[in-house]
Amino acid sequence: MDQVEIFKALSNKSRLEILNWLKNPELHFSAEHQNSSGVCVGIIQEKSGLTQSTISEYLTILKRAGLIEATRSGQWTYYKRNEEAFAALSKLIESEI
Amino acid sequence: MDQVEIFKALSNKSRLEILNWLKNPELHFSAEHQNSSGVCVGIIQEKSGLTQSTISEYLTILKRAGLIEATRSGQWTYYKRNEEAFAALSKLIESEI
DNA sequence: TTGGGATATCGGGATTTTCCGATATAACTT
DNA sequence: AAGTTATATCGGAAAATCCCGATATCCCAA
Repeated sequence: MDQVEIFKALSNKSRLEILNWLKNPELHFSAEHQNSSGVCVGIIQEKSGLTQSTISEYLTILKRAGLIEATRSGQWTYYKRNEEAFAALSKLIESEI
Repeated sequence: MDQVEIFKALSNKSRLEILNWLKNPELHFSAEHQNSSGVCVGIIQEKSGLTQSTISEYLTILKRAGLIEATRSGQWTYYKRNEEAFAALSKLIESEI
């Protein structure tokens, strides 16, 4: 758990927005673009207004920080939050940092 | 409470180290360089190994993010943690982000 | 087996961050 | 008033980040 890497991943308005969308995917994305593994990249990109390459990079940053997980299924990659990571981060800030 | 500003402030190893020292100042600094208002800049600088200007800047960044508070006393500025900010951040991550 | 769709990676210009030395300011001392 | 000490601010070189367009890869369908 690299603290600096996590905080850097969170230091961006667009990435915070993505995390917020992924908190309640059914509220923000149509059912056809999500499943139990998460939400596909394309629909996140479309909602964000940023380019495909940027969103792909941002998802990679969030994933490397451990905040989200990826599942490949056919030509799609589905991303969802890793809630354990957020719980751990909350505890870390509460008692360690 | 600007989330991005807070996470940026936390996205640096030296600043995290300072926050850690300020969590238990009596453990990390001699009594003569601290009081109830916190720890003075010079002793933080000395311990960090960074230059005076850098530490002053870093303390300003942490202060602008609301994570620490400054108290001027004579020619010294004492800095201490704002624990309410950390508690609020922990809750924010636990339930909002 | 080839074409198209979804995602990842590459290369880069613009901006921000990192950390420094030099300088300014403010308060204390003599 | 002049010198000293503590801290803040300024200017800048190097590195990192932001976000893009172009290209590569991977998978499916015809």
